[in-house]
Amino acid sequence: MINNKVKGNDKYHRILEAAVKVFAEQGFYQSTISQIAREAGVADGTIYLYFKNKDDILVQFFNYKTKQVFDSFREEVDKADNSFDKLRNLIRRHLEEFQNDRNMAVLYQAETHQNSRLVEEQIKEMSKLYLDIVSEIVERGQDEGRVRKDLYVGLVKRFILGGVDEVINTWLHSEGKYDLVSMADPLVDLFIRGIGNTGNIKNENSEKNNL
Amino acid sequence: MINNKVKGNDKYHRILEAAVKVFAEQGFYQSTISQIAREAGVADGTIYLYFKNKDDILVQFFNYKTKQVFDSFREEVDKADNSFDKLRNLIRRHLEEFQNDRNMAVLYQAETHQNSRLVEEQIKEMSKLYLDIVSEIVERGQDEGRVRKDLYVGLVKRFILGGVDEVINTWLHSEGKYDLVSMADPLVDLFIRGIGNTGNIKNENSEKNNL
Amino acid sequence: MINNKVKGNDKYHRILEAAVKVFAEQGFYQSTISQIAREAGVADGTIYLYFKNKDDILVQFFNYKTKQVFDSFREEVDKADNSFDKLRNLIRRHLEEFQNDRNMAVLYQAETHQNSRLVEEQIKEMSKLYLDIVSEIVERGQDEGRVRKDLYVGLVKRFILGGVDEVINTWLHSEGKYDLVSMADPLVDLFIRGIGNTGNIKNENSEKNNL
Amino acid sequence: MINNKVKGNDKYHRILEAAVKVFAEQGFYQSTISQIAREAGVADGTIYLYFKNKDDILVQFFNYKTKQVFDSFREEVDKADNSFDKLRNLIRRHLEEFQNDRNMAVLYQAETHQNSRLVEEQIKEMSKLYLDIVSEIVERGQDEGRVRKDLYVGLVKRFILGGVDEVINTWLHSEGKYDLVSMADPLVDLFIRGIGNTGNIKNENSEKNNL
DNA sequence: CATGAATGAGCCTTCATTCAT
DNA sequence: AATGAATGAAGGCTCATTCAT
Repeated sequence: MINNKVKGNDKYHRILEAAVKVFAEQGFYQSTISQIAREAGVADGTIYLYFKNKDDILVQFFNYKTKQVFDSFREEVDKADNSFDKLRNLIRRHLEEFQNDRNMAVLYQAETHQNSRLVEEQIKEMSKLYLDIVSEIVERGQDEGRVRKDLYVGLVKRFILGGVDEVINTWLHSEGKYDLVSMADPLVDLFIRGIGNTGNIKNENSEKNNL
Repeated sequence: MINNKVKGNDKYHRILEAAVKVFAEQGFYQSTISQIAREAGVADGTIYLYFKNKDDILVQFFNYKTKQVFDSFREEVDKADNSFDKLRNLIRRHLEEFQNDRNMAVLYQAETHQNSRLVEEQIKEMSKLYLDIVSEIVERGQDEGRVRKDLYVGLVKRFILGGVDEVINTWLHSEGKYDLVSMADPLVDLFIRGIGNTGNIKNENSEKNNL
Repeated sequence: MINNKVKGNDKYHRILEAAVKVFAEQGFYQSTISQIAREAGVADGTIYLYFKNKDDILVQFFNYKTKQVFDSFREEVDKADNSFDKLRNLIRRHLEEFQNDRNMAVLYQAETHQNSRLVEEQIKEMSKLYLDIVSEIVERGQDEGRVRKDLYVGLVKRFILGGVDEVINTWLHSEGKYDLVSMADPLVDLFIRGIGNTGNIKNENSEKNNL
Repeated sequence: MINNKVKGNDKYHRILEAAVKVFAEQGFYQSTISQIAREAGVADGTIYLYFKNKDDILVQFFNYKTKQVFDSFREEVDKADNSFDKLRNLIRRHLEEFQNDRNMAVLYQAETHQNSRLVEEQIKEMSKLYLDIVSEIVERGQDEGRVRKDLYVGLVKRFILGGVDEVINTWLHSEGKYDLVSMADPLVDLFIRGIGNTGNIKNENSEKNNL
């Protein structure tokens, strides 16, 4: 009854953006419908024409944003033709998207690290999507001979997602003054080579080409 | 004004534990003072004899827990006498502590990834303490020739903390059925060697034994 | 200002019927303009072209229905030529009308037994009309020698209206599965003879003729 | 969790009385918690220490009042030793109770004649209790030979309850200036003798004896 | 005439905090 | 120190009514 043609509506997105901004600034539970309404320039009641309730705003945001972001990830991954470049592209795009939509970044960080999550489903799905992409890349890398074969992939993907997340989190809490995307290449380097000093460093070249 | 001799009190810790349990289960804002009081077996009003307000419970928890955990970290790091073993010990102990106190783990994850943090100060301090330990280890590793010298240490420490955090987060959301500590060695292996296949895999036999 | 030629309108009556249905099902205050509009197949705003406000729907319903029903009552009473038959006809028609328009019956029962009535005027008028008819019948009965002269007519009419109302109310709350009209004759018998056993029961015949 | 020892509490009854007063004056849905709180001289929130929600106030009122009133009815019925006297006692006490607690009378009238009743259960139970008492009296009357045997008792009891209800309802809407209880005897007379003029008025004596 | 999106006043309910006992 | 009844501010949500189209 609610989402008729509404999604294409200007007001729908205005409210969504306003809500995300307010949520990002104050946290979901500290935010009030009135604040969101004011930010969106509508009346309180108007929000309920587009959203079932307060929770629903968050749910719909994740629904809408997830698709958008993942299409972007997938596109970027497909552009490259070897595993390392795919990984590099994924992570660069990841950082780009989160840098470009800071509010989403904040919400995402908060929600994914909550125990009682309002958007459990979406988070689970997003997380799986992401980890699947990484798994795919890692496995392809193993086929290519670029990635070690003695790896527990279930751990590797978390290791990578964790590194990216933490870099984003740090950026968010540093008032986001520096360029997040510039972290991509050094980070990928760490994922690939680790911190250990092997002595013979030939595999560095691939990265230089991508800068 | 409140914390005179009170901290040694039995009731103080009962409330603290109760609060952490409730917060971990439901989230800070979904938890009520009444629930905490019931869980602790005291009256609502009693809580205000030991804590200034609801926020203060969280603050005091982090104060009290931080020291305890970091002493434990420090002790473990000091036990080892080379950088890699120090890193391994740190991470193993980190996972142990979080596995042993699941409620703390939940709270820690939630609070560190929030934008408007009630315990900003403590979180910042904890984070700094942790990152300092890692920096110290990395730098020592560089001196020892075990760690690459071409690294941006500010990134490396986030890369490591991120990996550990994500592994913990995954464990928390998987209902915590498997043994978190067993992740320590493979994870350290990833930090040290990365995922890249250098061809000559002489270093680090130790990890294979742990898989 | 509104009711110009509007009353002859199809939409006016559609809304009225829809409203009465919704009111009867859920009660006046539990019903919303939206529900009525949906039931009537019009837009919410359209209702305000025909009715001043929500209350006005109820008021206009009683206005319109009262006349209709009372004309019917009067007609039926006039058909008979002695007091007992007039009473019997009145009550039978009363039960018929309420059985045929269950929604009206529900609304009537609810509104007449409310303290703060939205349709005070109409209810008072209806009530008076009804009681006047009964008074008239009773007085005529006294003239005919069929009705006791030692009666307080103000009480008698209530006694009769009350009996009828209660029978209707019971029917309404019993899901209305049985035939309400069949209650008319036994009820009239009770009004006329009471429950007392006089020993010599000659006057029963009148009822038999009417079955 | 709520009704601990609370029912014996002063405040519990103060709120109940206040609520009933407000409900009686304005109707349930027009009444606000704030009005009730003000009338009771407590804070809004206090009401929720004693009642689950607004509806619950009504429910608890009927629970509490029903028992009280019916004990009173039963007691009065048992005092008399023949059916007619029992009926007279019941009705007199009925009118007395409702005259003495006008607010209850208003609520009772409103709720019993509603379609969607908040206190369906209680109303059904009260109604049944009342009708059972009347049935019992009528059947006893038949055994005694005072009451006609050719009666449909299911109708008789409604006929009686309806008459009483209507007399009460009229009294309520007449601002309750006259003495309701004085209606008892004439009403019982009507129930027993009806309005019909049997010609041989010997049976009138029975009433005189009972006055 | 008709629509239905928009409004915002108003109400129920929760819950952190206080304080008399 | 401990209690828990009482408070009342605050917020989510509903819905009668309006008005631009």
